Amino acid sequence: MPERGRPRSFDRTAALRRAMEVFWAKGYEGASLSDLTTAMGINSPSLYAAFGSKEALFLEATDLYTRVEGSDIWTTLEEAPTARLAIEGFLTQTAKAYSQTDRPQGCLIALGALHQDSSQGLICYDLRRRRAENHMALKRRLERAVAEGELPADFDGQTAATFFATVQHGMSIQARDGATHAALMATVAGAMAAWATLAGARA
Amino acid sequence: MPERGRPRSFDRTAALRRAMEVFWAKGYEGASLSDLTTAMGINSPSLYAAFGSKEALFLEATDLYTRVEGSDIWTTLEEAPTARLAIEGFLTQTAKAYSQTDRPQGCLIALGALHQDSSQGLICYDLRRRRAENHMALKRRLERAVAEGELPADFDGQTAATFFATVQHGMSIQARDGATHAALMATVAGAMAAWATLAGARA
DNA sequence: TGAATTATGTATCGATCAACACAGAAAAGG
DNA sequence: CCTTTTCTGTGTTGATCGATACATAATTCA
Repeated sequence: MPERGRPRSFDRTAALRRAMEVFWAKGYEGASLSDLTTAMGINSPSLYAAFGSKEALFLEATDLYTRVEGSDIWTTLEEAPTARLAIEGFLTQTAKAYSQTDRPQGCLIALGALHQDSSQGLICYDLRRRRAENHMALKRRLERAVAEGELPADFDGQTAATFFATVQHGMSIQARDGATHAALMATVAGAMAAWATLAGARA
Repeated sequence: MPERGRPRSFDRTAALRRAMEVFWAKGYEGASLSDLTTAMGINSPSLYAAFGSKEALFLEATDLYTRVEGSDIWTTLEEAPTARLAIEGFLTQTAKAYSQTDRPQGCLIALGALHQDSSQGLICYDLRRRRAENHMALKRRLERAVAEGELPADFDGQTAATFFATVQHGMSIQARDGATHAALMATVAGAMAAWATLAGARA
């Protein structure tokens, strides 16, 4: 491997984590190079040498976010024994994660770049792709429960997945408005109140 | 009134509407003075003379948005004969408004400035206040139904209002992702599926 | 040791940001 | 008419944006 030349004097992963927090708090456009380099403790040439560009840094940061911060939420969805517990756990984990006070509130994937800036469509596209993946994960989990006979055959997994994904997105905005964990759990309660109707629906 | 001096050569209200559309599509930070003056058909000195600053222009634009674009949604909420129809109409009008293809998707109030930029806390604060007002309007409508005996006395208007407001916020992000009217209505169906449980809940 | 390679710090690039100075133009009051 | 008032277009302000040039420092390879 390329171990020649002067070694890097900072921890690349730690710096990436700091960048992730800045993007998380301020969004892609709102995070300036000055914000980033200050938080990362490096100068801009080091940032560009290590990550390439602000765009590439953001893409790496969102990848780290997905792996680290989103892990609990999505493993809960997959591993819960029933579809109902999967959705309830998914939403409960979301409420917990979004209301942590030692980090930015809400979700980087949901809030990072909502306005498609003309020049930087790539960032917007990448976040959309990630949101679409999350929607598909919900749909797959629900349709698995249909296939296993846990849910009725006419259960509309697409509609339900859209509904629960939308609730989660709304919780990001709610969290940004300073909602407490209890307030987020009120939304979870509302969403789960739909379960009985959705799971028992007949065509 | 001050009718002395050279008269304004552009329609102030029409220009404000153009500015609203730019802010709606790009957000507060994403909308540059160049974007605004181009869309409004004026030069920056005229903008500053007529509106004061970018901040003041945004505040006027959100006010116009609330009065014009939000009107249908909130009058439906107030005037529907039952609480259930009020919520259903509120969400249905939202789905219709957010998926119009001849204007930006989603809601200016929800998406206009989610990242609290250090210098411009005023914009963020104003949008938050408007979102809080919307939440209170929902809560008031539901509690009115409780007072009128339409809903059970132990109906939790606060929780339900939080839930439906959050669903609406999520629909803004969903709409920004290109969701069709039908997809938004799937979310409405999910949210209304919660109604039976919420309205019939016993402590 | 010396050549090659890579990272760092300083200093800066052109572009764009929000905002405004200034002079000329268009109206009303006298 | 002339003065006052207000608006418009040109041009520009200092600040900040993302991104680099360049010289130097620190390491490996020969």
